[in-house]
Amino acid sequence: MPYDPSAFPPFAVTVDLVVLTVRRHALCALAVRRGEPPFQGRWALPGGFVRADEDLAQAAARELAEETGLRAHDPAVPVQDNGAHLEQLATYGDPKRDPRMRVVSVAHLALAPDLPAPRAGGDASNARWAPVEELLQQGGYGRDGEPVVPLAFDHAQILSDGVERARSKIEYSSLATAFCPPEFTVGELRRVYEAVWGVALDPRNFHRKVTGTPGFLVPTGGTTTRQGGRPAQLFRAGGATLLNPPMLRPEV
Amino acid sequence: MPYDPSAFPPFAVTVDLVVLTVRRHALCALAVRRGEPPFQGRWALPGGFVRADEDLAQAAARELAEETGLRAHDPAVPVQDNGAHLEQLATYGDPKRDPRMRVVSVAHLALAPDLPAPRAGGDASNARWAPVEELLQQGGYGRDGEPVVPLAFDHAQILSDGVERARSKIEYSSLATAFCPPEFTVGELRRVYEAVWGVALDPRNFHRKVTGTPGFLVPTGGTTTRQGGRPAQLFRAGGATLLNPPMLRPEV
DNA sequence: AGTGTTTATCGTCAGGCAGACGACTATGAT
DNA sequence: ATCATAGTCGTCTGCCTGACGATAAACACT
Repeated sequence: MPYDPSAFPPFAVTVDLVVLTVRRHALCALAVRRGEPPFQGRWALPGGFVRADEDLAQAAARELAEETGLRAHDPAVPVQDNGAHLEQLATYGDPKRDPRMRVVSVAHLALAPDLPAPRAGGDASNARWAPVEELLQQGGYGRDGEPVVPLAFDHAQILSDGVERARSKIEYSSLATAFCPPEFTVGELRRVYEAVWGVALDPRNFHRKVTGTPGFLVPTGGTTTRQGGRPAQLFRAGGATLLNPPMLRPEV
Repeated sequence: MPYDPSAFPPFAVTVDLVVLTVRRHALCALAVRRGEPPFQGRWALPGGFVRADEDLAQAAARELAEETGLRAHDPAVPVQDNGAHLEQLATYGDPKRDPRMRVVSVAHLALAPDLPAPRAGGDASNARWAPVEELLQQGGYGRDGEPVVPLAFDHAQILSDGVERARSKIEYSSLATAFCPPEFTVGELRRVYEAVWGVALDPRNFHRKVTGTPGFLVPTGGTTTRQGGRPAQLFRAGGATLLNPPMLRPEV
């Protein structure tokens, strides 16, 4: 196969972001409203073109910063700053996924603590955190009584894949701590698991499990009562990235 | 961000394949020799351009058929034919990964039984199965005394990621059966795990585990003695894709 | 001050699974 | 016949998990 520069079709390459966070006991994703056709006015995942001199991860980190102000947590830097976790998710390249032209989108998954408020070009009405079930639900009516409009393009598929990745990855990695602030309690971490998996977990067994898994959590010495009740010990994420043995997601 | 068709840089999009098989107790990958610059004469992963009207998975399946004659096993078709398992791996888009132009490569992972002989354009000397440690080793000299030449482009990274994916995925899925012929024995399946993980497994515990995992294996009723020793029961892959509980890879 | 509520944390117990390993079976090779 | 090879069935012990009782330390009432 000789390399004739005119022998291959040109593609547009974009990055799309599945940005997940946990708010009010629910797993939420960042959605932005489209300002132009196609799918004008519909909600979509944030994203944009990859620039000529950019790596894919750089492009994703840039888009993440533009949309949320979050700095991406560089996996090469072991320091746990307040940056978000960012990883490549999958690539979507159906010839008809964008009606205008051939676009290949490299989707990325970002996990962030609750804190940041969305900002899309400074216009808050064009960006929001929405529960993923709401964004993924098909047909019917939302909580506000409005009919549910599906996400633009194939973004429902991308979001679904991102959520599934997050759900499975917190089983065997310490990724759930990416949803937490730098210091957090065991109960806060448990509520992350409960929100992402959509289940209730036994606080006693959960406490035993996470504090007994080497490298998962390191106590900071401090305590907090911000959740009410008895003061809870504060922890930071330990160095371990792979949990052994893994957390077990309850069946069915 | 308005959609100006001239506002984005054009990319070439390719698919690269990590085709793995188990031969002679070793995990092997398909490598092809490059006929043109850059990296002329070096070994590389098979791959090629995505065509204008092709989905990414279609392009990968087409390349796989061209290089090996294997039909891809469509995940939508639950029938277990003798096609290979094929899944998307990751996408590589460093601006400098190809010195000629901006190329984004969507790597795919394929798993195949031992049977097929490589064929790259009918020329056997330009395609071979090589043990992955040999392809990934840096510096030094190979078994033939020749100095080790690394794979072209970033293909060592891609191969490494593909091998890691395979190693982890046979833990919690029935993917290891993709390395086996349609009918196989417990011992043959065990040798797959041993080759992919590079460890020795206890035959008795392995037998208990795989035959006790619901949906993993279904007996065909036949037996074989092709491995020597006492005749072994033959099995086909069961319907289960996710193993619960998973196979456990020995530590360290 | 006492009582209730909330959350955190420690303990106990039974069942299940995994690793280590002994024993037996059924074939082919010498 | 004997050996080598590979497959299959059991046993035992330790660890982990799920279910759940009990205690601890805060706050909000009254």
